[in-house]
Amino acid sequence: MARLSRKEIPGTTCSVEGTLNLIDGKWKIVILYKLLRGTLRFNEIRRLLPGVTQRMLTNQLRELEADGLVTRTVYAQVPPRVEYDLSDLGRSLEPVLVAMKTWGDANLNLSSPTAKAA
Amino acid sequence: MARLSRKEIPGTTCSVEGTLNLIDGKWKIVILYKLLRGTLRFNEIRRLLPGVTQRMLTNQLRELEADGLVTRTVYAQVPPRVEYDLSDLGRSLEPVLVAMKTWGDANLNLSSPTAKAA
DNA sequence: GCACATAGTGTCGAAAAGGATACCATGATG
DNA sequence: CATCATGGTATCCTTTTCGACACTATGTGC
Repeated sequence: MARLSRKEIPGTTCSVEGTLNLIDGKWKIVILYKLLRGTLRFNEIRRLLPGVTQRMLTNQLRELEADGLVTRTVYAQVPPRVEYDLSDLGRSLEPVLVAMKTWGDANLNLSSPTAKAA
Repeated sequence: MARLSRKEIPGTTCSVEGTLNLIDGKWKIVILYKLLRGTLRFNEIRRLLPGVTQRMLTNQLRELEADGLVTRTVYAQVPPRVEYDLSDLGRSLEPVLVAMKTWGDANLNLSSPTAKAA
C-alpha cells in the first residue's frame, strides 16, 4: 500500500492513515516488533519470519529504511555483516506496536501456540 | 491484505500482524476512526472520504462487518437508511487508533491543512 | 579447487487490491 | 412525467503486491 516516503503522501490527509501506510506491508510490523528487542542481522530476521523470501525481506527493510524507521549498518567483512536497528523514529512507534499487540492478544485467537510469544 | 475473518488466519502466528490484518485496507482505519465519534450513514461516510467509490466503501464496510468490528443496521424505509456503528469489539480498538493518530500527528507532516482535524 | 555462508539482485508471473463506470429499486417532490 | 436521493450491484480493467526461482561476490575451511 505504501510507497512514497512519509515526507509526501499525496491524498493522505489523515494522520491515522499516514501512520498505517508506514507500517503496512506483509512483514513490516513484525520486523519492527522484533527489532524492539534489539539489533538483528539480515539472516536473523529471516529466520524469525518463516516464509519470507530474501527478496521480500530486502524490500521491506529497504522501505522501512527509506521511511526512516530502521537503520542499516554494513560492516566491510566477508562474509558480509549487515545489522538492522530501529531508528529513534522507529522506536517512537513502540506505543503503537504495543497497542496492537495488546489488542491482538486480547481479541484474536490465533491457531499457533506460540502466538503470544511472537 | 486481509480476507478471512479474524477467527482463523492461517499462517498468522503473531498478534501484531493479526491486528494489522483487520485494520488494513485502503479506507478501513479511517472509517473506524470516524466511527469513534458515533453512528454514521452510508453516504455520510462516503462524504467524509473524498475519493472513495461506492464499491470500495461497500467492500470495506462489509469486511469490517464480517470481522465483527462494525454493525450494520438497515431501516426499512424509502429512501433506504443504513446506519453503521462500531461494535464493542470495534470500539475496543480505540487505543490502537488513538496511538496511531498521536504518532502520526507528532511525526508526519501531511500536506493538507486539515490533516490534524481529520 | 569445491562447497559454504552472508546478504543480497533480477526476472517472471500470479494473485489480490483497487478504480471507473454503469445500472437498479423505490418513494417523494415539483 | 421526470428528477432526485439512498444504498447499494455487476462488470471490466489497471495497478500493486507477493512469491518462485535463479544468480552473484567473496573469503574461509576442508
